[in-house]
Amino acid sequence: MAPRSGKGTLGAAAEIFQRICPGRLVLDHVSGRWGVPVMVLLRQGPARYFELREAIDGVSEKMLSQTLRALVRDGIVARRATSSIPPRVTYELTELGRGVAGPLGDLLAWLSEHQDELVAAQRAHDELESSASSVA
Amino acid sequence: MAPRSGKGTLGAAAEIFQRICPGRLVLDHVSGRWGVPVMVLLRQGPARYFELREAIDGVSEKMLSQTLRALVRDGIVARRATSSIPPRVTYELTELGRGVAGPLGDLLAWLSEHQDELVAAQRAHDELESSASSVA
DNA sequence: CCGTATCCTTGCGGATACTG
DNA sequence: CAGTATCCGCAAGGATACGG
Repeated sequence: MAPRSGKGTLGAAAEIFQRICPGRLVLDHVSGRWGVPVMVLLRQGPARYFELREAIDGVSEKMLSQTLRALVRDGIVARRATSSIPPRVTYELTELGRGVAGPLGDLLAWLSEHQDELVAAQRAHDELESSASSVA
Repeated sequence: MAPRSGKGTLGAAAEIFQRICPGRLVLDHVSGRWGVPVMVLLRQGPARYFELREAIDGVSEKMLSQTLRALVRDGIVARRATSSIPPRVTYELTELGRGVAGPLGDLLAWLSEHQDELVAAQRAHDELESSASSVA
């Protein structure tokens, strides 16, 4: 079984089965298409708006703003702006943000380490499937 | 930067900035609306189709099947079926699945532990925002 | 530069009906 | 019991244009 705590293995995560729970609120941002790239990028240090836009392939300005605002609202990212012209806005992880970036980074690291197995599993499964149709 | 993986470094996650990468393939399933509940539930042990459907509040049969098939294809979940009537199909985590469930569980646990701070941050932010409009 | 507002397409996801 | 197939609503998300 799970190498974690024996009995309440599920424990703290139990509430995720409800349709709405506080964890969901953030998890939805964390797990959104762009939340992860933004956070990972900001782990390296503060970045300006256009830097994020350039670095994250395929993100639109709308999505970037939206993602940024959500993360700021969650207290995960801090926004610092000069009220002058030209505007200079930098984003960085808050303490809370660095906190979530840890477990998130671990998950990403695991995916990276095991991506070969995952892709292999997919290929194996796909081949089984196509051979299954030729069995008849 | 240090390409070393593990806690605290960006390292291996660099490829997520590309629009498509192997990690994405699974991350998209992991981060989908139903992937997490399914995996968390299966951490407790094997479960049958209808058990999952009952346990996961709000999931439709379509979404459950879809999620399950995706996870099976990823090699994260194993499907075991009796070819008789009535059909009896059980799903369980594979070795790979238990592997990803670890980091994922840690992330969930972190969210659980810090959800108060996150909600507090959201409320603080919302209040700042509403007071800002009344400053004038 | 740093966004926001608008339009429009895409496809996720729910409900239902049907098959093995 | 365990799915699959179909239809459809709706909201996320991309492209573009414009404001501060």
